[in-house]
Amino acid sequence: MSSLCFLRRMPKHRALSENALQLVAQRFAVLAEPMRLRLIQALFAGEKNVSELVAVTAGTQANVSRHLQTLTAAHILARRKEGLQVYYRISDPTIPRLCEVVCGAIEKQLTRQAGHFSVKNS
Amino acid sequence: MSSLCFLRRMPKHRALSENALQLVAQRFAVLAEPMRLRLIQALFAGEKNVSELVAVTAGTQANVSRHLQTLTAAHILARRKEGLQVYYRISDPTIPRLCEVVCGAIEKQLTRQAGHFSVKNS
DNA sequence: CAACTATATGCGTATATACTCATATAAGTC
DNA sequence: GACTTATATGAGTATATACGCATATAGTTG
Repeated sequence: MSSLCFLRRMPKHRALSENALQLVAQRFAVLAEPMRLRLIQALFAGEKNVSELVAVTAGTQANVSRHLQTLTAAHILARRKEGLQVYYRISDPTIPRLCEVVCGAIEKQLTRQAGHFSVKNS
Repeated sequence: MSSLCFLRRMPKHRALSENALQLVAQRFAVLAEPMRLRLIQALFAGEKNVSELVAVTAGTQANVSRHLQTLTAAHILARRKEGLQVYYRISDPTIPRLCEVVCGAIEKQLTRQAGHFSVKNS
């Protein structure tokens, strides 16, 4: 319920929050792979099983499965078994906002950079 | 000004946005190092020069400098030279929000996990 | 210019991890 | 049980990168 960010509180002791920094870094690291972002992107449209995700992302089954494990371990996705298939879905409601914020920042950067080249819209 | 996220638009062609995914992943990767998060955290309080940052983060000068280059290249920080010193500051206004969102998500996760152990507040 | 200080960078090493291939597990059908 | 399909995982390899050490660059002072 608290909206406090323990990255920013912490009066004097920096060492104490080293743990928290690790966790934050880990979370960013999970999101720092294009393939995992593709999976997340695909799941924005709703729950999908592994085969569907393999098809959509054009990756190998082994690799997709591994990335799904990583995302699930980070509590970003959740699993649901239904017979032979396993369905994955986004379980962390902050993920869409996170993507929006990052995409917005990148867009602004690119727009600014584009300006430096007096770009024409192709 | 646009609030559109090109991660989510794009009708059928997935390949076209592969570029965008790379950029987003790179940005997350920059934020995926505890040392860089420490630097960002230190700069929340305001502009600091390299020596100050070395002192605050307890890192080596070489390492701090390198991370500052990385963050600057990603347009997250900006540099300002003043005599011999170089002052760094946070130049991307989305960074605080980003940290808040991630910290919030982690807090919620930890709280939930803590519940599983019927935790007592120490 | 010489000496000094603050910051940046080249290079080597260690570590992490993404990927592939092969194989294991799990669950359904005959 | 034998066979098939969907998903997960062990092992090996290649690549990226964080760090330390030494040194280079930039700017200041004498």
